[in-house]
Amino acid sequence: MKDTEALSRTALGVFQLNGQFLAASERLARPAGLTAAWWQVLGAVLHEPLPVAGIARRMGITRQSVQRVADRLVAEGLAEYAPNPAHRRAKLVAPTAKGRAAVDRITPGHADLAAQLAERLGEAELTETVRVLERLSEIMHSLETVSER
Amino acid sequence: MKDTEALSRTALGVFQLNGQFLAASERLARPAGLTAAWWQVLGAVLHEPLPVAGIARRMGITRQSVQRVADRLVAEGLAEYAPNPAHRRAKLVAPTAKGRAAVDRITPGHADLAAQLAERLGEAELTETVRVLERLSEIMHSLETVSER
DNA sequence: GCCTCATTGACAGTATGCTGTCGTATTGAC
DNA sequence: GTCAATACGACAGCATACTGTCAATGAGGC
Repeated sequence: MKDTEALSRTALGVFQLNGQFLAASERLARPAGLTAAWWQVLGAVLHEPLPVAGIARRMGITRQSVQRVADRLVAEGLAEYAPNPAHRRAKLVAPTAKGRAAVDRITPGHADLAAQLAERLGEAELTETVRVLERLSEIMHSLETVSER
Repeated sequence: MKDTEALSRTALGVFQLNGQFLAASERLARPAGLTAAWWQVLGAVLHEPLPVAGIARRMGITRQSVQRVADRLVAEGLAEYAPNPAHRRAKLVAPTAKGRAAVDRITPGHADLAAQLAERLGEAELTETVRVLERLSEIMHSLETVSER
């Protein structure tokens, strides 16, 4: 396979998978009154409240995107801004009881999907998939930083 | 690894990669005056003109998204609508000379990136990556159609 | 302690994708 | 040949991501 063809097919596969996982996440989250993005942000602060910029770093997207979702979550009563002892401006995003309850309602469906995926792929291939994705992401990150300089 | 963890890491990896490949595509396309989406649509009709709905099917996204990009491409003189002998309404999207030239200007950068990726990953791992991505997408597609019914 | 610089949130603007609805063209069953 | 179902484009509205800019906050060098 030529390198350019490999890159094209890799990118195409990633774009396609992005759409598929996004759609799957929306399907899982909708019954709980969440969107995929809301779920993801809430999930990021379930165990420890984080400032908006911190969430963004962890998710690998921009602060601004997270900010809009966080504001929306607070407006819907699913999360709240808590004072940050370490930084007066950077308030901490923390889930409310309602927010936790919403996430909890998604968990069974999430487990179902995970089980189906594991069944179709098999244990070894599933592990291999995770490995390949994380390795590729690592490489892409290193290529980005190279071309930035 | 628990199945739910594998699914979460898989989805996270896919979302992250989507951002990375999108950013890489934008970087490649920008000097040629294209965006990633414009490049992708133009690329789809380089060898054979297609109606908007046909492009959408091939790319795995909705007609509406492609329609907006196609209208924009025509407005910019990068593509044109040609009569479709088989369907009066569904005009064919075809690249103009300017559109072809723009895509041609991206090709070297694309090849460079492909070479870098191949160098970092190695031939075997690159092939494996393509295989894993396409297999995963196939599985996700089969799961979607199952849960639709 | 002071000043510079990075971090952070706020606000504005844009691109891309989605859903939903409508009217028209084409296709297929009969 | 007729009519219902499907495919297609047009238009509207929304969610998510991005970039760019600004002011406020905090951290570190001096």
